[in-house]
Amino acid sequence: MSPASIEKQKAILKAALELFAEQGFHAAPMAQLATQAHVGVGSIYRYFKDKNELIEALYEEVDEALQIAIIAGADPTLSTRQQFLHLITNLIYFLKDHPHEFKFLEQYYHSPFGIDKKREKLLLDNATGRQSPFIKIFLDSSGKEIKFLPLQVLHALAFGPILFLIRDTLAGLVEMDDTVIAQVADGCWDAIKNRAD
Amino acid sequence: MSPASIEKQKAILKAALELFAEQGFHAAPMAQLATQAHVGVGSIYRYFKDKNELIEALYEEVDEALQIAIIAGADPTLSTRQQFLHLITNLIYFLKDHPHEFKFLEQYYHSPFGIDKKREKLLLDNATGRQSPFIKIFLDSSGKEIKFLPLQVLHALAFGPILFLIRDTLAGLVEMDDTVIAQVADGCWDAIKNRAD
DNA sequence: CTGTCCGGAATGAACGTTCCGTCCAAGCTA
DNA sequence: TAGCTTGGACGGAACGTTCATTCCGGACAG
Repeated sequence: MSPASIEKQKAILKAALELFAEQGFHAAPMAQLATQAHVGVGSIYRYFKDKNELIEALYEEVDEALQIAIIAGADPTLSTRQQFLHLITNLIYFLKDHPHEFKFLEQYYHSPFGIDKKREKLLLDNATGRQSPFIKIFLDSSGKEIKFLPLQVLHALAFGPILFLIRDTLAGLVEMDDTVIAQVADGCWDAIKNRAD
Repeated sequence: MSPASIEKQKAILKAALELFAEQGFHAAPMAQLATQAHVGVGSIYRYFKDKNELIEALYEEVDEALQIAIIAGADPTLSTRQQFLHLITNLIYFLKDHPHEFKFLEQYYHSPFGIDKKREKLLLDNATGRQSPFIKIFLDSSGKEIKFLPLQVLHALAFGPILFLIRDTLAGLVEMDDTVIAQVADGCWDAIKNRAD
C-alpha cells in the first residue's frame, strides 16, 4: 500500500469518527463521509468492505488509543487507592478531551456488535493473562483494600458514574473542571473501597 | 374517543415499546409495528402525527410508570440513608423487571429529543416545587449526611452504576440477584455519603 | 500504450408517509 | 320497523425520498 493510500485511509477514518460521533451511525451517509474525507464514495469501498467493517476498524483504532491513554504514567509501587485514582483520572480526562471518541464508543457498545465485543473482551481477559489494568487491580485487591464483590459490580461502581457525568458534560448540562473530576474519582473509590480502611 | 379506539391506541403503544426496545427506533419499521399491533399502517397515523410523536407519547407513558414505581412505599420519617436506599432499590427493581422500558428510555435519552427533555426536566425541577424525590434528598442533605457536591455529580454517583449494571444484566453478562442489588445500592450510598458518618 | 486506481452517476432496496376505496354503525325517513 | 344515507374509521397499496453499494468511464503513472 502506497503512502498516499495510507493517508487516504486515515482521512476516511478521521471523517468517519467525526460524522459518526456527531450524527450517529444511521444518520451519517456514506456520501457525506466521502465529501468530508475529500474522497469519492467508491473509494471508501476500496479500503473497507462495507459500512460495518469501517465501523469495526474505527473501533479498533479508537480502543487502542484509549487503552494507551489509561495506563499512561502508571506506577505499580503506589498504593491500590492511588493506582486506582490515577487510572480513573486518566480515563476521565481522555474521554472528556476526546468527545468524538467517547460518543463513538458509546454508540458502538450500545449497538449489536458492541455487546459481542464486550463479552469477547471479558472472556479474553479471563482466558489470557492480558488483563485490563482495572481488572488487575480489582482482582488483586478484592477482599482487601477493595470490597469483595463480583467483578461486574466493581466495574459498574467505578465506571458508571464517569460515563454518566461525561454524557451530561458533552450535552452541556454540567461543567467538568479539575475539582469536579477529582470529586468524582474520589466518589468512585469510596464506592468500591472496603469501609475498614 | 370510543372504547375500541382506546384499545387500539394502547395496542399501538404496546407494540411500539416492544419493537423499539428490541430493535431500536431506526430498525423498527412502521409496517412491522402495524402488524404487531394488529392494525393497518394507516391507522397508526390517526393516533399519532408521525413516528416522532409516537415516540414522545410513549416516553410520557413510560416515564410516568417509572416515577410511580420509584416513590412506592417512601417514608419521610426514615433516615436519609434509608430513604435513599429505598428509592434506589425501587429504581433498580423496576428497571431490571421492565427491560423493554429500560431499553426504550436509554435510547430516548441518547437521542436528540432526549437531551432536550433532560434539560427541560432540570429547569422545571429548579423552577417549580415539583422535584424528583432524589433531588429532594440531595438538596436537603448535601453538606450533611451527603457530600457537598454539585447536583449533577451526585446524580452521576448514584445512578451511573445502576444504569451500567442493568445494561450488562440485560446483555446477559451478569446475573442480578437480591444480594447484588443490595451491594450496588450500598455502593452508591458509600459514593455520596459524607465520610464523617 | 496499458494497467491501476479513482470518483461519482446509477441501481435497487427499504423506509416513512399519504391517499383512496371499503366497511360499518348510527341516524334519518317513511 | 325496515330500508336508505352518510360520515368517519380503517387497511394497505402506492409514492417519493434516502441510503448503501456497485459499476463504469476516465485519469494518471509506468
